[in-house]
Amino acid sequence: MPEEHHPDHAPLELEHFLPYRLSILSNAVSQAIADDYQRRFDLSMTEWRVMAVLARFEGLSAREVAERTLMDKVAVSRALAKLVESGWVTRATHDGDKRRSVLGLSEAGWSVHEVVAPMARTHERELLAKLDEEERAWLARILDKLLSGSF
Amino acid sequence: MPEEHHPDHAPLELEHFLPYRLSILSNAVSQAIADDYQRRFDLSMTEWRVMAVLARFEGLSAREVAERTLMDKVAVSRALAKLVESGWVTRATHDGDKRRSVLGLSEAGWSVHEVVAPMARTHERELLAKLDEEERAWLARILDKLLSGSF
DNA sequence: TGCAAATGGTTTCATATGTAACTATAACGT
DNA sequence: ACGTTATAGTTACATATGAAACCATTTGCA
Repeated sequence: MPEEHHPDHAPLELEHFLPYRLSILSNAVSQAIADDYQRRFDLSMTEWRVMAVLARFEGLSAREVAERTLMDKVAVSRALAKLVESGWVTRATHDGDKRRSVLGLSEAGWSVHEVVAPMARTHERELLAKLDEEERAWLARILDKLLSGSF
Repeated sequence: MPEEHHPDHAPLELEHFLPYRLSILSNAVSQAIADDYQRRFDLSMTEWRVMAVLARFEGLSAREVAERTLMDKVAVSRALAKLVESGWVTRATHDGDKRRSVLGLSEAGWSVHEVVAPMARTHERELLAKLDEEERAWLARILDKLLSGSF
């Protein structure tokens, strides 16, 4: 009997259960990065994600930020409130549609970005350093597939 | 110039940033599963993880549950309060150490487990169905490496 | 036009989560 | 034995998060 057969109702072995493993890994990695910029800038993960997307796409509305970050609009609204308050994000009203905001990084926001982006990349590099070139390529391909469709 | 060079401070492209991709994938997967058993049993993810580990290891203490699930002791304490209240987990006091509890699934708890464990496995299978055999093998190997050490 | 429905965004409320303080018991060193 | 320190677990408080209600504006259409 070369293989073990687990009946469907057998106790779940969390440490071999893919969703659990993904969750542990993802939380550990994200938390390590977040701790880093939290300490330096009192910036939450959601706030940083908003800044990252505004660094790439100047002039987005809050809804567009929500789409790009896959966050819900309430989370974005709150993050923006804090970022505008901190002076890192500028908010104006859209010409011709007074409902929409027009968002962007301020000078101060850009200088925060210039510190945090490299920090984030460094963490990513450290993680990827555990893999060899071939594994990195497979991982990219596998994540593409797993993320395709639903998201 | 065959390759693009991203200066370290260039805007971060979230959709290519490994920690972000892991987070999106992990949250989507875990949430899909959790929604499922939440609806049927009003069971949170932390509560289910506690039940899963008690299904495998009868008689653990709360601290041991926390170790095995990588949850902190407060989260475990709260999950247990609700699970004992629901009648799915039994709690006794350890002979010879009145601080420790001795935990296990009740009959009702086992029957919940018998429904939820297959649900969880089904979600895992659906996720893995997006990959071929070779990719699944690489994924397992890569996660082993990424999770090794720190966790 | 003008009114119903949709959209962008904020606020409210209820729940979840993390940190630190706390209680009870046990272990350790003298 | 006895006081100090450590451990198991819970409670309290402060903050984070999500769902639904809400306000303002705009769009669609009779």
